[in-house]
Amino acid sequence: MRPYKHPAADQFALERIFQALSDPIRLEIVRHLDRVTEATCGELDGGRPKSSMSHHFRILRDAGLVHTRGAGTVHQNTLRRAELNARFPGLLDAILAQPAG
Amino acid sequence: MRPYKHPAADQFALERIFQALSDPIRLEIVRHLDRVTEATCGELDGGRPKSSMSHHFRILRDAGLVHTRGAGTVHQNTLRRAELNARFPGLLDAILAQPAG
DNA sequence: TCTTAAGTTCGATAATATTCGAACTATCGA
DNA sequence: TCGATAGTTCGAATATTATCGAACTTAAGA
Repeated sequence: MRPYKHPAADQFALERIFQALSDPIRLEIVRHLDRVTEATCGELDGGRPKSSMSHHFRILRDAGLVHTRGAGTVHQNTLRRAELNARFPGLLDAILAQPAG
Repeated sequence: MRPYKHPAADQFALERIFQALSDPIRLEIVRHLDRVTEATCGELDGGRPKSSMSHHFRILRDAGLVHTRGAGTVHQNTLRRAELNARFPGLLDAILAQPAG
């Protein structure tokens, strides 16, 4: 399992983050990760095919929202909370304060 | 000039807002409106065709970000600051705190 | 009333994104 | 070493968005 490419915090772009969050599936993933400290891709697929989920996770990674770490045969995902808060103070809180509707 | 349809604050959807802000032109419009209290469409076109700009303004309106008011032969646009702050506290500040890059 | 200016609406075309099956890689356990 | 499991990558089909010219509408001013 080769390591994922995660952008450095100073390469985060607001537009890319918004683009990532404009999809309901991805927004739901982010909300879920906010509640659970970490989760595997499989825990978050909602019955969707793995290739679709892999696509969504890649977009979340590329935007800098999510960090994925291989742990054995599983991949653990976490929100990049600290870096996001440092780079865009208040943004994550404003997003996650919302109920899931 | 028939009145525009602006969504009520309780109909704002985070995903729609993100989708609206994921385009660099629209993000720039919002940033500009943050600085100038109000502006016409023409002031913000950056040389682009009117039909393209009209499209972008409609998306910003539909998302609830921008209010457009006909004033004579011109259309004045404003950020829906108060309503956005009430509905998504901190979101607008977090976005606009960012430098334009 | 004629003209001009500001936007909108309507197509059509081009560019992006999403979805998902199939084949592939890596890791664990038996 | 042989599955089995978790995800990735590829490719193709579909759907959504963006762009822009042309025709239209409204309001203001000469």
